[in-house]
Amino acid sequence: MKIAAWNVNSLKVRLPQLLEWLEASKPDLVCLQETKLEDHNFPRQEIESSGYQVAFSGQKTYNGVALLARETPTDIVCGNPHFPDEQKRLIAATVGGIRVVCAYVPNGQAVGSDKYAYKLAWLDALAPWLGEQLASNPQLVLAGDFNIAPEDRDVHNPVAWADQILCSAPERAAFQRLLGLGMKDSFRLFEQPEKSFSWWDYRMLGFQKNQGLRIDHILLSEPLAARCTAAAIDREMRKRERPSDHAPVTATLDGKCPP
DNA sequence: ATGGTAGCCGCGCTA
Repeated sequence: MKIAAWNVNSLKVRLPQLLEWLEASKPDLVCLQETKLEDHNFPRQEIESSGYQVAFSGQKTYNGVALLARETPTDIVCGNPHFPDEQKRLIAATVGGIRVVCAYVPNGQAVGSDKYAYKLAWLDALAPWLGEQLASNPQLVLAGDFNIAPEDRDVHNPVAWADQILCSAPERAAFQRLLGLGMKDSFRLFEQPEKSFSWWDYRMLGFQKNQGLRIDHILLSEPLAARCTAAAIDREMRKRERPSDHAPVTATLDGKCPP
């Protein structure tokens, strides 16, 4: 079973690339962020024709999340019940016995800003809700754009980024708190190339110079981490013309169900 | 030196 997360930065613009990528990569479960579409404009037909069922929660211009799955998603929940939020950043569903949470964590703009406070509050509310999800289904995935580079090795220039947005200690502490619930960063279950990143700024030739950060993650609960056989970042889509600024990230689980 | 690009909607905001 292959799980993926991809911030597409406008599903309208990236739909042709998404359909190509689904065909080529054959993921079983996909978490999309920044769809930037109202629900009545969601390209349901096109995606269903590619063999996926969908659940989505979107809005105009900003944010928006979606789940794509080979099997039928059930028990769909939009948003965190403990954190009333106009912004469409969270959708959860159960797929083949696995509980999946697709998240688009706020960017935070700048340390100390109002948006930074909102980001930390959003993350503060995420942890207890995730704990509840974990208690009701121990097979849990949390995947998406976390807008957090967990460690210095996830940053192209840790000195320049020290204490900056995406790297500050409170953001990293919030990430560690999620791990503290028993979630594992699937990417770090395996040996990985140095300077592995998932996002590169469109400006200043960021991708060409590999000046990126690893801010997109797939976290797995322990029973799923035990089944994880591979994790990777698919840089190929970032090389395309008119790419998203994020690359898809993937985690593969073996077929066996835990006892 | 506070730049640059992309997507959105509309001439600014967010990332």
